[in-house]
Amino acid sequence: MDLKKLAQLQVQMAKKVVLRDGFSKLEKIAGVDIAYKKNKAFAAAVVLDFREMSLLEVRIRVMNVSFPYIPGFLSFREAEPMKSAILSLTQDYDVLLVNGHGIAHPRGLGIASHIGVELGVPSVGVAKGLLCGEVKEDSEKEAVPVFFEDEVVGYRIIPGRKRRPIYVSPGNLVSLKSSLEIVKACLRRHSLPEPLYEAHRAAAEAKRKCAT
DNA sequence: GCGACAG
DNA sequence: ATCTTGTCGC
Repeated sequence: MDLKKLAQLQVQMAKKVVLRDGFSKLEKIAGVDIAYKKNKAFAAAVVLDFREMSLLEVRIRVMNVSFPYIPGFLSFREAEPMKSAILSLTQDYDVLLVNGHGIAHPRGLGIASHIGVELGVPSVGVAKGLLCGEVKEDSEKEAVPVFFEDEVVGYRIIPGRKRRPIYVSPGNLVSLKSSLEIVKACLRRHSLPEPLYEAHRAAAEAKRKCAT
């Protein structure tokens, strides 16, 4: 693997990211996550009713991965399994939530943006930790901006008292403001927005039920 | 060189 | 992410 080339690819692909809302309605929202058993990836894609946050569909795809986890290059390990699970959905959806960063990335192309550009779909990234950037405030406010190279690239949200912080950033075809509002609207009884909580749970269950 | 570092 | 039991808390 040539990280220099892959980094250049990310820089080129980042130019295709659109930070304006590319969806006309928001009735159904999808989520995608992966669980691992050695080098076997269990990718789960789900679709929920946006208003009710109720589960409409769950799809699982299992495939072997060879690329290692390298901070800043997560897409080259997880994008294919995730895309495969997403493309297996029969339900349509308006926005996709991805476990990982969107534009809050060293080269502006986290996995949510990578997948959003490749599939040409509106996407938002949600991560449990920062890859780059910083929060310039220390308040306990529910949502504060994340800065990277003097630009706001996303937000840190604290989903309520006694809950873990999450970092939100636009993937593709979603504005900075919308990425924040969409994720906040998906928060219910967990630190993660419902679509990602369900995808995470489904992926873990698939791994657990796997014979091998 | 040192520390940071999504899943 | 994964390796792992019980345990503290809502």
